[in-house]
Amino acid sequence: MIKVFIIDDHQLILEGIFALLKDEIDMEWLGSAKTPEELNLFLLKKQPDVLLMDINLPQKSGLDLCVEIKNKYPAIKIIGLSTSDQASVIRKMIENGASGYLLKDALKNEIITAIQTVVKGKTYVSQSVEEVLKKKNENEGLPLLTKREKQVLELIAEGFTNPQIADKLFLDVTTINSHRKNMLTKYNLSNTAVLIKFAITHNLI
Amino acid sequence: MIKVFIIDDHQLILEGIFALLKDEIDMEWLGSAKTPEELNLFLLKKQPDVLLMDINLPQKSGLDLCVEIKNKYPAIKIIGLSTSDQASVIRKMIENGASGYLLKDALKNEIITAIQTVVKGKTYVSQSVEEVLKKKNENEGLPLLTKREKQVLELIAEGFTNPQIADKLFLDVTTINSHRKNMLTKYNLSNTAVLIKFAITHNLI
DNA sequence: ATTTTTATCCCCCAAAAGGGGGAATTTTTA
DNA sequence: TAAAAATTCCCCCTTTTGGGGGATAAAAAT
Repeated sequence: MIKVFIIDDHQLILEGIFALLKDEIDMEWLGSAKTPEELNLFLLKKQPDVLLMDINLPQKSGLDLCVEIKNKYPAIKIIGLSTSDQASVIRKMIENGASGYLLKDALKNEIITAIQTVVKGKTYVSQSVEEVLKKKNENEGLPLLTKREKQVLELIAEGFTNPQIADKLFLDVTTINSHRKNMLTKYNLSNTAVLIKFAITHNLI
Repeated sequence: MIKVFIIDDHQLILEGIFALLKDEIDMEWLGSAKTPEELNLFLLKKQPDVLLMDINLPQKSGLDLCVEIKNKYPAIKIIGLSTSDQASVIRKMIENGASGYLLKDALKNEIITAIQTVVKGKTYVSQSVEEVLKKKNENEGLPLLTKREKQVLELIAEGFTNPQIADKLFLDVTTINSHRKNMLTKYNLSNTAVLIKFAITHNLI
C-alpha cells in the first residue's frame, strides 16, 4: 500500500484528489493539510510515502517547503502540483528535491502513474510539463543576472537612485551605473522603465 | 432537480466538483467541459440551471464568456469560480451577469448553498469573497489614472522617452512631462522604476 | 451655471540616467 | 594553471528625468 498525503489550500483540489485515489486499491489516503503547519503536525505522527504538494500555498513558497520537508524526512517522495507552467519554478522544484511535477490539469491516470513512479525512486514529470521545460529551454537563452546585478536591480525597483544605492552597498556611484548599464545592454533594453517591466514579467525580482 | 454543468480546464477541479455534488439528491450532474467550444456544443443540446465557470480559462477570459453565455441563454445562472481574489475581476463578473462567485477554497457546503441560492434568483458570494470586496473597497481610495495618463504610462512602460511619446501623441514634450510628474505625485512615487512596478502590481497597465 | 478636473503648454534648473569608451582586481570556471 | 567572468572604478558628455512653480482652455461634474 502506498501511503499518500496531500497539502493544498484549495478544498476542491483536495476533494478531487481524494475522488481520484479512493478507487485505487494499492493506495492509502492518509489525509490532507491546508497549511504548512498542519502538514508539519501531521508528519510528527505519520509519514506518507508520497506527498502531493501545491507549490502555490499562500503561507509559504512550495520551493521552500519542499527543501524543509526533504531535510526532515528524506524518505518522503514529493510531487509538485500547480497550475503554473513556469519552467523556472518547475526546475527549481526538482533541484529542491521533488521527485515529480504535475500540472493541475493532469488526468487521473497521470496522477496514479506519477505516484507509482516516484515510489520506485524514479522521477516523473507529466507530458505537458516536459513540453513546458523544452520550450523554456529554448527561451532561456536569456543571460542571467549576477548577484550584484540582482541586488542593484532590486534596489532600483524599490525606487533608489544610483547615489542612494552606492551608499547602501558602500560602492562608488560609477559602479552602480556600470551594473545598471550592463543590465540594459545584456537584455537589450533602452531604459529603467522597460528594465523593471522585464524584470517583473521574467521573475528576476 | 437542479441541473448543474461545469466548465474548467483543470481535471482535478472537475473531479472535485463531481465528488461534491454526486451525493446531493436534488442536483443533477449534466457534465463538464474543458473549453468554451465544448461548452457551446453542449449548450446547443441541453441547458443547465446553473453553470459553474472557471474564469481563468486559457482560451477565453471568463468575463467575456460570461457575457456571451448570458446573451444566448439568459436563463442560465452563472457562478464564477477562481483562485484569484482580485476584487476588480469579481466585480466585473457580477456586472457581466454572473449570479455568484466562489473561490476554489470554498467548502462543500458553500458550493451547495451557492447553487441553491442562485436558482432562486438571488446572488451568492462566499464569505471569503465578500471580505475581499470589502477590503478592496478600502484600498481603492487610490486615485485613478485619467485616459491620457494611462496612455502615457503605457508608452513609458514600452520604453519610450518623453520626446518620443510627445511625437507619437502629437503633443509637446512638456505636456508628457506634466503627465508623468502628475502620476508620480498622485501615487506618491519617486521615479519611473517604482511607477512601473506600481502600475504592474496594481494592474494599471 | 459654477466649480472642479483634465489636458495642454510654459519657465528654470538640478539631479539622474545612459551611451561611449577604458582599465584593474578578484572570483569562478574550464 | 590559464582563460573567462564578475566586480570595481574612471573618463567624457548628452539626454532624460524630475522638483518647483505657473497659466489657459476645454471637459466634466456638481
